[in-house]
Formats: sequence, C-alpha cells, structure tokens
Amino acid sequence: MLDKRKLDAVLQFINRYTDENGFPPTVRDICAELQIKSTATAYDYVNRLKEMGYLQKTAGKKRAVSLASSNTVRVPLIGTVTAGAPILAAENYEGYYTLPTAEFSGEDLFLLTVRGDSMIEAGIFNGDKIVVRKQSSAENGDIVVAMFDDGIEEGATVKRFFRRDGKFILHPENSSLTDYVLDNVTILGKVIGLLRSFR
Amino acid sequence: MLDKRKLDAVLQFINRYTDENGFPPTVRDICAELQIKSTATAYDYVNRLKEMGYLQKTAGKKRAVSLASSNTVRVPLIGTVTAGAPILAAENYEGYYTLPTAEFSGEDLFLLTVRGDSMIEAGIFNGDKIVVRKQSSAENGDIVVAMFDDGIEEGATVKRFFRRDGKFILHPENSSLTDYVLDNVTILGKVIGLLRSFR
DNA sequence: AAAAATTTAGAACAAATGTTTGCAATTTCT
DNA sequence: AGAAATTGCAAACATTTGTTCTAAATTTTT
Repeated sequence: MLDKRKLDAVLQFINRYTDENGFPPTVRDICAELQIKSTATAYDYVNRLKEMGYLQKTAGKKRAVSLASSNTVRVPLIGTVTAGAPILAAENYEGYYTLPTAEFSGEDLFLLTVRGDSMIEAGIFNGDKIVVRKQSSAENGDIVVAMFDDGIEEGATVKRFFRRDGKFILHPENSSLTDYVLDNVTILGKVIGLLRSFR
Repeated sequence: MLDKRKLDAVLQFINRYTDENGFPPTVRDICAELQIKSTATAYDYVNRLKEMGYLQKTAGKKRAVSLASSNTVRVPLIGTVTAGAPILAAENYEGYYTLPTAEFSGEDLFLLTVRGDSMIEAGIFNGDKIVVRKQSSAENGDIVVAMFDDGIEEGATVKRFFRRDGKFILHPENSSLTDYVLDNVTILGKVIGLLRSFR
C-alpha cells in the first residue's frame, strides 16, 4: 500500500503550484519539491492520482495536468437588474469572474449587478453582484430573478418568489414596498449567492 | 505596425484556454485556434505580448505562459469570528478560496466566516464570509475585525470602528446591541467585501 | 513604382519534459 | 527469516513544444 500522505502532498503541490504560476508543474518540479529522487516516481504518483480520479491528464502532453475537480468556476457578468432593462442578452457580457466552487457551485451560473434597494432586508444591497443559477421554475420562498409584465411596468427584478391561489407573487424584502401579484412571470434563475465589495 | 486586434485575440485565447483547461496552450494550439500557419508567427505574438507586459513567460519552458495580471487571488479562509475564539492562528487554515481581483483586490487578504447578527444592518449576516485586508489601523467608519479585552469579555469581532475622545468604539450595526467603548483594541484588518451563498 | 521595412511562412533544430525499462530497496506476507 | 510484492531509483529514450533561420509575402515609406 502506498503512502496516502505522499499522494496527498503531490496533489496539494500541483494545486498550489498551478495556482501560483498559472501553469502546472513538471514531474521534475514535483521531484524537487517533495525530494523525490526519480522522475519515474513522481510520474507514478501523478498517474495514480489520475487513476484515482483526482487529476486529469493527457498522455504525452507536457505540463498538462489539472485538477479533476476544479476549485473555481468561470461565471459571466451579464449586466444589471433594473426594471425595463433587457438582460441575458449576449451583448451585455461584461467579462468573466472566477469564483470558488466551495462557495458557488452548479451549472449555468451568471452574475448580475443589483440596482435598487428592494431586497435590502434579505441582505441584498444596491451594487451587490448576485450569483444566479439559470432555471425556469422556482419554489416558494426562493429568491429569483424574474421578468414580468403587469401592463403597467415590465422588466427584470430580484424578488422573493411565491405562488399562491394561482397567482405569482414577487415579494420585495423591503417593508416600504409592496408585492407584485401577477398572472405571469418568467423565471430567469434562482439567486444562490452574492458578492459585495465595500468601496 | 502590427494588428492590435490579432494580438488581443491571442491574449484572449491564452486567457480562455488556461481557464478552461487548467494549463496554458502551446504555440501550436494558438496557431490552430487563430488559423496562423507558422509556429514562428504565434511564437512572435507571444513574445510581443510578453515585451508589452501582458504575459509572463520563461524562455525555454514548455507551456509556461501566464497572464501578467492575474484575474484571481488566492485567499485563505482562516476561521470564524466569534467572541473568545483566537483567529489568525496558522492551524485554523481551512483552505484557500480563489476570488476575482475585479471584485476583491489587494495584499494580505483573508476570509473569515461570520458568526452572529451584530452587523446585520450593514448587510453582514450570520454565515457570511467576509474578505478582510490585514492592517493594524483603521479610519472612522471602517468596518473592521478587531480584538478587544474590556475586562469582562474578550475576543475578535466584526464591528464598525470609530475613535472618539481618546476612546475606541466598536459599533455593532444592530439597533438592539450597544457599542463597545474601549481603551484598547487591536485592529486585525479592514473588511473590504463579502461572499454569501444561500443554502 | 521602387525600396525598405515589417510580417508571415515553412522547415529544421534544440531543449524540456513525459515515458519506459531494468534493477535495487523496502515493505508485506507466509 | 525467507519469499513475494510493492515501491523507489537511475538512466536512457521518445515526443512535445519552444526556438531559430532563411526566404517569401505583404505592407509601408520614399
């Protein structure tokens, strides 16, 4: 049986090295770091880690190891949620943010900058960037990004979602605002987290 | 004069490729992507980008290009802010989070999980992870992580900081709590942002 | 339009780095 | 303790991939 700790050390090193340098180490780098005296040994470790599913690598390629489970996701910032503003349009892409999967995981995530104070009591402030998972339905109590059109106003907003008596309710978490009660809403996604930076 | 757009396309590609694969492309990958017919040409582009300061690379090394200005920072999660709990101890490291520099930048950042509701009116909730920049002083109005010892209680907390009449004030943003007025505090850092994930 | 400069291509070369092999060292099993 | 299995080493090897060189193509300048 092979020493579990050594394998772990190799994995850790690959992870750290890649993060610090922007590219993975060579087998010889691994040797140097862990005082392994033969490239074949380091090579062996890497292959075991691959077989165990911790690493991805393509045979032959140089410096082509990467963690099987990435620590990060690339998430596009696609605009601002403000009434009337069409979002989700490809032209609105404002770049990609790399986020830690430890905190934000899932498929089809995107970021939106929040404009307004309608969710302030839920801790979502003006200027926050919300992490949204794209989905077209929601459960009672979810915070969602939704498009609505009640004949008076239309647009996309962030609200807490409820369905009651055949109606859709978009509930602002701000006691000075009132609910939207609608016959139709289009759910764009569920808010799964947020980023804030104090300026 | 060389086409600015082509250079930009190369930079973009290196960025995207690295993000998607965990390791940078080879000159031949660049050729394939941008329909360049000679490795020498792609090689030239990469070198120019290096000279212009957009890329870092070491001559000779394979697959060893990386962006000069990283899009991300690695930030350690070092514990929880709760009264009485010593933080900043090396043993408390709970791993590293990769955060986007577009949102959180600076030197000596760390993350803490917040326990308690003392800053709820500033939008900092129980369970949030705050991004802290290590520093030993603060300005009036800053939200800080501070150690205090008033003879009754001691520990680390997150509070808004003020200095007034020779005293230090740690002000909770929660109208049901009262200020700590202290003769001595040790500032551990300034809160520059936060992460939240809804469970 | 010719000359000069720059950019690109094609091919060959060299070095870094993954991979294989045979054997020694170590550990595990009987 | 001895046998068997596993692990580690050293060295050679193979391939990927960076690099260089020369000339053709293109663009810029005169």
